[in-house]
Amino acid sequence: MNKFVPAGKLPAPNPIADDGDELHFCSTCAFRSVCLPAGVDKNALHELHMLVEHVGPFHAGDHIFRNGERFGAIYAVRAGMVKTHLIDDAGREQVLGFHLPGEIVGLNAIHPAKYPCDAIALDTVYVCRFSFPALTMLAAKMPDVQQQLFRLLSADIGKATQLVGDYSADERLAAFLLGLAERYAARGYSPSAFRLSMARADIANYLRLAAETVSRVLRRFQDQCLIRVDGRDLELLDVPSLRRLARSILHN
Amino acid sequence: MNKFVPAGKLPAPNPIADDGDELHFCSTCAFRSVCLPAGVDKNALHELHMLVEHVGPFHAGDHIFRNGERFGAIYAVRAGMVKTHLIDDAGREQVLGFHLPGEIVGLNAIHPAKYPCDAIALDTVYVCRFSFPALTMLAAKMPDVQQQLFRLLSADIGKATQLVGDYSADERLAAFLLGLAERYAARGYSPSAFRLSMARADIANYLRLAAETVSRVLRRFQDQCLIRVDGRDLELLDVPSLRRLARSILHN
DNA sequence: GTGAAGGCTTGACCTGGATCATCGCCCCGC
DNA sequence: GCGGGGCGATGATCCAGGTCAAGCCTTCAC
Repeated sequence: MNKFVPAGKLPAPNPIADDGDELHFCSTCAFRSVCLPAGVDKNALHELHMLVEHVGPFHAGDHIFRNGERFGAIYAVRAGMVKTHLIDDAGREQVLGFHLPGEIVGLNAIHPAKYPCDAIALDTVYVCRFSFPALTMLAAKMPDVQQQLFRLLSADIGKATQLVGDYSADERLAAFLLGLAERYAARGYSPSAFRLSMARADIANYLRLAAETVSRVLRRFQDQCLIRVDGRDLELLDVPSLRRLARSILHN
Repeated sequence: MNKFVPAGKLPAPNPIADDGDELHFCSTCAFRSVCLPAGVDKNALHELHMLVEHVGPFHAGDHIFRNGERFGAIYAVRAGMVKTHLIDDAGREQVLGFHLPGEIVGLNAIHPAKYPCDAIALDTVYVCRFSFPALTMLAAKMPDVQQQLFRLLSADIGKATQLVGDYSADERLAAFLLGLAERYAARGYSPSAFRLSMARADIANYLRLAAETVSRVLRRFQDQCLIRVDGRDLELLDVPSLRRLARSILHN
């Protein structure tokens, strides 16, 4: 079922940027604030658009990049959901994150100069590829781009810190669901009903729980009328209560 | 005992950069690669030195910055050890990290534009204060500085990711001790014998364990001749075995 | 010195969530 | 329709590490 794409042989870049969803995507992308605002130097903006390569489609299970590959670019998810993970030498998986449209993947590769994890499509995925050397050159010329890169990197530190901490299964799941809702909302989707593109086991792994625990807690949340679950479709029914549960993780 | 320094009233910057340890410090600082190498544009280098303010001393318990304060600068630890932590609304502490001389604190504040944690001296601490607006302006002119900032930020993402994961108490402690050893080594100190400036409770909190567990594991490590502990003085006796224990966290 | 307080260790016990095992459901190929 | 495989749910059991409770040692104030 997984359409395997060998590392280093990405699907051909699509030179035609306009896939019909261009405008919507760009308006929700992490770079919107540097791409869209009027008043930005036109040449620099042109250059930013020039250095973007549209890549895809990837299908469920395909790798966007692989652990150990030389770092050369960061990716903005354009459509679909991307999971980043790591397989340790004992074969245990370690899910690092899920990335929605508009979010950036690969920032953690700058320092080691190679990708420190795999990025995998969970469904049909399109991405924008930003060559990092080109991006840094542009950043030196365009303060907004530099600033945005610093912000994106800094935000990722905060995000990585989030789940560090000994939180209960309830706290973790509540925070996870609210976090997804908020990110969907920020990208223009419904914040109260969405689809979990990832398997229970992935959620569990990401939250450092057992898959069974995720099942049980979701069940209980449903019994408590906090959510409604139907397979991978999810509806948030009582956001205030969820927020109360997640308070100590989201700290606000 | 804690010499309390009110937030916003830092000890006066020391305009005289040379405190006798200048050369050693700079040669181990996170910015050494942009400060020291010959061939760097002399004016820019001069500017980097110009925008550094030497601040200190701070005494055990003093805050270098506080959660919620407006972000304006990042800090390089010059001497002593700094702890970053967060107090959640339930009053529970959350230790985010320990910072040795040469390491940078405050990078996670760029995005939210305010410090998302407290930075606290664990002993007598001196820091270099880098105004961030000034630093970004310099970075735009000086590619090495920009590059180094990107690397530092990216490295922090990796570091924050490290302890996420359900590792055993043994794995966590082994990785913690080896990590400290490696960082001390990188800064020119002994990698096999050093002092833990932080309390057991801080270590425990950082590793998401109970203080009692830290005590017990350290005791066991000592019984197994992996380390020698005497209060806060520590000696690594069997690095290979520790490395084997920590393998899955350090993944190499 | 003496007392108080904080930090560290150790033992006894408890529990949240992991693990193991089973089962049902749904989707897909044929 | 039938069989198989992957995913999710649920019950039974187990255990790593948390919690509670002393007790000791060091430091510091006076």
